[in-house]
This record gives sequence, structure tokens and C-alpha cells, in this order.
Amino acid sequence: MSGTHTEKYEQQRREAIRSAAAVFAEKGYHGSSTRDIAEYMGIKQGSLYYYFKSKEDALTEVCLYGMQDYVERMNSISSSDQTFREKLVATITSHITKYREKNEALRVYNAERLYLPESKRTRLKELGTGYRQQLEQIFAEGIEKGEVRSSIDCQFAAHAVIGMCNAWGEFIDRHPDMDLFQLIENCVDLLINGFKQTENN
Amino acid sequence: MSGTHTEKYEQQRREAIRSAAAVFAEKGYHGSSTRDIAEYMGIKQGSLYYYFKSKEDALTEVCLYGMQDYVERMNSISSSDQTFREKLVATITSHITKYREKNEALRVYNAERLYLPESKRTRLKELGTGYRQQLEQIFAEGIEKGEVRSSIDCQFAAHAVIGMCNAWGEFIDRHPDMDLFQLIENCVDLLINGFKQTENN
Amino acid sequence: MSGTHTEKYEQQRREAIRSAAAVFAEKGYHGSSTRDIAEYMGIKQGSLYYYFKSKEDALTEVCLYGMQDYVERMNSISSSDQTFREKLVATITSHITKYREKNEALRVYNAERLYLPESKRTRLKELGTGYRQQLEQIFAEGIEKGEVRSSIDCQFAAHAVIGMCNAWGEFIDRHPDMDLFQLIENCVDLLINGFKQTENN
Amino acid sequence: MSGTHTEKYEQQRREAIRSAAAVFAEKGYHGSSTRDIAEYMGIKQGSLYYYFKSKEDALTEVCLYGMQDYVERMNSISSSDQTFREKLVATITSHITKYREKNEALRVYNAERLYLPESKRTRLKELGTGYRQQLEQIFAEGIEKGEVRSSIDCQFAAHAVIGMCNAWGEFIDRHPDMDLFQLIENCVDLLINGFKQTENN
DNA sequence: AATGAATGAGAGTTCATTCAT
DNA sequence: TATGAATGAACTCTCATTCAT
Repeated sequence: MSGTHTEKYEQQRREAIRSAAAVFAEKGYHGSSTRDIAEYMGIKQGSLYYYFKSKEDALTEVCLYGMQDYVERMNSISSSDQTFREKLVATITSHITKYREKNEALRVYNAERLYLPESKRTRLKELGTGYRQQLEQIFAEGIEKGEVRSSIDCQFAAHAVIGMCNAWGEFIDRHPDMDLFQLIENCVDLLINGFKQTENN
Repeated sequence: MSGTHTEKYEQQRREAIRSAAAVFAEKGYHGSSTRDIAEYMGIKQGSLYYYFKSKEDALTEVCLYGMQDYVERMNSISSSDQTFREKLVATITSHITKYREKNEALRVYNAERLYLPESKRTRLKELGTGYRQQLEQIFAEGIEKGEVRSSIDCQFAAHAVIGMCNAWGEFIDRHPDMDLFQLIENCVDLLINGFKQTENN
Repeated sequence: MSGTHTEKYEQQRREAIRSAAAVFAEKGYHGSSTRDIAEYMGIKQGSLYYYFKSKEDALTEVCLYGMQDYVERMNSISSSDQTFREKLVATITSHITKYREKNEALRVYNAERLYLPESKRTRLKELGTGYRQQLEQIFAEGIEKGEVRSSIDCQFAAHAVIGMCNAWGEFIDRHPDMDLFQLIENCVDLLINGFKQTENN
Repeated sequence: MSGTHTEKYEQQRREAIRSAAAVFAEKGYHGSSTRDIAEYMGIKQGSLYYYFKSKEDALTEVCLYGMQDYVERMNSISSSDQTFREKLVATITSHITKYREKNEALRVYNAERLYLPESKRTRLKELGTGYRQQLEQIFAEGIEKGEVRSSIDCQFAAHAVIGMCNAWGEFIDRHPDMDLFQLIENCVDLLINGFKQTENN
């Protein structure tokens, strides 16, 4: 891909993806027009098609973009040698702060990816599945080390963490004044206590 | 409202709301056309306007409809004389099973209400706030009775429960074979343990 | 088809087909815009889609319309009990006068049908083939009765007649003052002499 | 024209005309994009404008190119000292084989020239008229020498030959397996017999 | 000699909405 | 109570064309 295009092109293309992310995040995929995106970017509508083959293509790119470093952070968390608790804290922190960093692309991924046709969703699904599996693995290790009670279903646990983070993500997006530090602490507290080893279990 | 219209009209109107809910839930608000809704209902596109002033009006009605008995159930749970645990179980069960009963209206409320202009959202906000406050109250009582540790922030707790239920709701909607009983049990387990009184707290 | 729509609808639809025929005939399929057609018909662009599913659909209908009574006339000629010469005269007359009657639809069929996807062309092909085969049959009879020399290839003959008529059709369309009577006579003369039995053949 | 440009330029320009011919022939004038033409030629869209002032200009050039050696051949046939029959055979053979040689430019001339504005069509008309007049002259000579009956209208005859050849040209273009030799023989046979002197005429 | 980037106009199509019947 | 017919605005997308480099 790089090599076939000039530096300027790639730069503008990234800009286009970011613009699409911002607009989709605000108005939703179907609620956004290509003119909206172009205007946000400061070019004319028709010129968008120099960077995207179609509006759907734009959505695909935004979703991929949104997942990428999200997944990368999980890779590094998962492969580190922290304890279960530390890894869980890191995961939650990473996930929630991404929303505060206004990572519109991730929100778009969560809210709009289902509008993509199956064929364009395969790569996205792989990324999502990869993320979840690493989180499951963290829980599995937690059970091994006795930090998590063995009755916990790792799949359930992973989904629950992700779901809760996304829910809070949406929330803080609409409440910009919220104290993230306190929120993360509360989440960690809830989840750690909810999953941890108990005397009689 | 009632009184000016015949019985049949009201009946058809409810049918129109349910149709709109079904279509919005499947395709999203902007992705749905008024023709889609009319077709789903078995009437012609123009006839919809006999029941809705506009498409936006339809969304408003759907969201209200989606919230109504959801909130009502919470009213009866909240005012019953069950224990904290029982109330939490009832809340989660009510919330999650609503999704399995294909309560499309609730999904639409969660996913699309933000497309409504502020003015049309006031009543919805009141309902949502009411729901959350009752849930907060349940936690407050849990703390009083020593079933929940006092360090828990009731607002946080309520939001967390709602967020998690919605997340699972979306999930089971895409996984129709999932075992709801097990899921609810896992949720209850996580939340009860996550919030409950501990020795040193 | 009839029965599902009102009388007015069918009437307007026919009007739409005629308008499309006129516009396509003048500017070609790709050179015509749906706005052109609508304007010609005296309605607004968007309203066209009440009568056609797409521009391509309009082309299909025009082509079918153009072939229909053209083929019907051939049916009646072919099944009459005229002599070979009379049938040939009738065919040529019918074909050429259709162009003078400003049967734009037939011109469109000839010039633009290849832009239709294979799937939409089957019915058209059948009609065209039917027409040609009846003409071939006329020649076959001519041979039997000794009016056409037996060395003539009926397929070639039929194609030649059709091709020549179309060529003249285009021509007279651009030369509205031309004397059709003389032209038809010349064509008949050429073809009859070209195909007729000779002493040494 | 030559003199202001290098050799390479003229070479590339001819290549551009041939490319435009090929693309126009396949998709029609309005159905072709300048990008199609450029791609066919192996250059970029914008670069086409180095060789053509506009798309319309390209069409003009293609039509001229298509007529040129077509007319030249007629010149040499017409000025040779062959018999009427020989000249007719040569004309038909030349015309029909041009289509098999995939002379796209000629097809484009026939199918698309009417899209050009009057002003750009004068030179084309001259060429076409010249061609036809030479063919008329051949018939006139045929009458003089008693090979064609005197009642024949030379204008009609010339048009008829051209029309028939074009019709078959289009046909063989869609039927690449057809036996050209047989076809030409049939055409000659039809036309010679159709026009020749008869006992009683 | 050729291109990358951009544009403005216009294409086909959809759709919320209206209204006479 | 419901519909057929129409509309106008908006939409996604294409394309001929320009021009600095």
C-alpha cells in the first residue's frame, strides 16, 4: 500500500479517516453524509472519493483504525509479567482512557460496525476476538494462581469487562467533567471483588 | 389523547409503534425508511402519517414505549419488600429477559435516542433518571442493611448494573442460542460479590 | 400486472415509456438523463421512479414496447395467405413506415439494447428471433414455390432485409422530407430482383 | 500540425486515438470515461489532455481516423479500371473486412458521430459524402455499360450498399465465428442480381 | 511529457412528507 | 381510515476538466 502512493496522499488519507471517525461518532453512520465528512476535513465532497472508494469503505477504515492500537495495548498488557490484578487494572484503564482521549474511531467500531457487510467484517472480527481471547487468558491465569475463583467462566468474565468498559465509555463521552480516576478505581474494585477467590469457594 | 380517537385507531397506533420499533431495532433509525415501517405493518407508506406526525415522532413514541413497562417493573421491584439480593436478582432478570423477549423498543431507546432533539428527550430522560434513582435506592438500602459495603458509590453501582445489562442485552440479541439462566446467574454472582460486605470493609 | 394498479397508473406508465423512448432516441441511452425524461413527460425527476425501478428498467420497457406491435404485424403478415412477393412488400412497408411513424422505441431497441445486461435481454432476444424466423420462413416458402432461387440462404436473406430496413429507417429519420413510397418501391425492387428465380439457377 | 510537435508526441497521439476508438467502440461515447481511455493506453487520466483538448475532441479525431483509409480505399477502387462487378465486389469486401479487422474507429463513426456538434461534423460529412458519391459514380458507370438497369436510382443504390454493409458489420462484430467469405459472396450475389440488367428492363 | 490532487457539476436514486380523494 | 400520486431535497457517487509541479 505504501510505495504506491505519495507521502502527501497517505497523510491526507489518514486525515480523511480521522474526519470520518469524528463525524460518524457524532451522527452515526447513516446519519452522516459524505459532505459532512468532507466539510469536516476541509475539502470538497467529491474529493473524498480520492481517498475512499465508498462511504462503506470509509466506515471499514475507521473501524480498523479504531481497533488497532486498542488491540496493540492489550497485546503488551497480556504479554507482560504483571499479576492478575495489575493486568486487569491496566486493561480497564487502557480501555476507558481511550474514550476520554476522544478515540471516536473506537466508538464508531462499537456502534456502527454491524452495518458493514459480512465480507468487510472478517478482519474486524479477528481483531475483536483476539482482544477478547487475551482477556480470557488473563482470567485463566488468575484462576491458576488462585486470584480468581475457579467457578468463574472466563468467557463470561471477559465479555463482562468489555461490556462494562464500553458502557462507561459511552457515558463519559457524554459527561466530559467526570473524574476518570475515581471511575476506574470503582470499576476495578467491583470487578476484582466480583471475581476474586473467596474463603468458601 | 384518548377520547378524540376511536378504539381501533388506538389499536392501530400501538401496532404502528411496535412496527417502528421492530424496524428501527433492525436497521437503526437513519437506516430505516418510513416505507419499511409501513410495509412491516402491512399498510401503505402515506398511511403511516395518520399515526405519526413525522418519522422523528415515531422514534419518540418507540423510545417512550420501550421505557414504559421497563420502568414499571422497576417500580414494583423497588417498592416490594424483598431483600437487597432479591431485588438485584429481580432487576437483572427483568432487564436481560426484556431483550430476549425481543423488546426492540428498549434497544431502540438505548441505541437511537440521542438522535432526538433535546426537546423531545425530556420525558425520556425523566423516565431513565427515575429508573436509575430507584436502583440507587436499592443499593442505599443494601448498605443500610449491611449487605453492601459502605464504600460503594450508589450512583456508580446503578450505572454499572445498567451498563452491564445493556451490554449483555446487545450480545444475546446477536446470540439467540445463549443460555439466559446461566448468564443471569453469572451476572448476579459477579455483582453481588463485587458489591457485598467484606470482613475488613 | 394489471389489476394491481389503477387505470391512471397504467396510463401514466405508458406515457413514461413513450417519453423515455423519445428521449433515448434523440440522445442515446447514456446521453439521456432521467431528468430529461421526466421533463419531457412534464413531471419531476423523482416522480419517474414511481413508474420505473431504474433507468435501466426504463430502457428495457422501451425496447419491449418498440418490438411488440412490430412483431405482431409480422405475425399477421406471416400467417396470411399472400404470395411471397406480397409478403415481402408488406414486411418492408411495415418496417420502414414504423420509422416514419416516429416509432422511437424501435430505434432505441436497435441502437441501445446492447447496453442491457444479458438477464434483461432474454425476452427481447426471443421477440427478435421470432421475427427473424418468420421472415426466414417466408423465404423458405418462396423457394418452395419457385419464386426465390434455391441457392439463397434463408438466414442470410432475412438478416439482409432487416439490416437494410433498419439502415433506411435511420436514414429517413434524419431526412423527414424523403418520399417513402419511392423508397419502399426501390427496396422491394432490389430485394425481389436480388433473390428471385433466374433462368439458369 | 506536424512541425510543432516531436515525433514521439505524434506517435503517442495516434496511440491515444486508437485507444479512444477501442473504448468508445466497446462502451459507446457516453458510456466511456476519460479514465477508461487513459487506462487502456497505459497513462494517467490527466495526461490524456496533453493529446486531446476534450473528450469531444477525442471523438472527432476517432471518427476522422475511422473514415480516412476507408475513404482512401474507395478512392483507389473508384479510380481503377475494373468492371462494375469487380468494383462492387471490392467495395463490399473492403467495407465488411474492415469490421473484422476490428476497425473500431469506423464503428464509432457510425454509431456515435451524431453526438458531435454540427460544427465538428462538417469535415466528416464531406468524407462521407465523398465516399457515397464515388459509389454512386460506380453505379452510374454500371448503367452506362449496361451492367445495371437504367431504372436504378444511383443514390438509392449507394445508400443501400452502405447500409447493408454496416448492418452486417455490426452483426459480424457480435458473431466472431462467422464465415466472412460466404457472407461477402451472398451480399455480392444479392446486390448484383438486385441491380443488374434484365431482359425486359 | 506526464502526473497527482482537486474540483464542480451533474448523474441516478431514495425518501420524508403532503394532499386530494 | 387509508391510499395513490407526486414532489423536492438530499444522498452517494462519477467524471470531464484543470493546473501546479
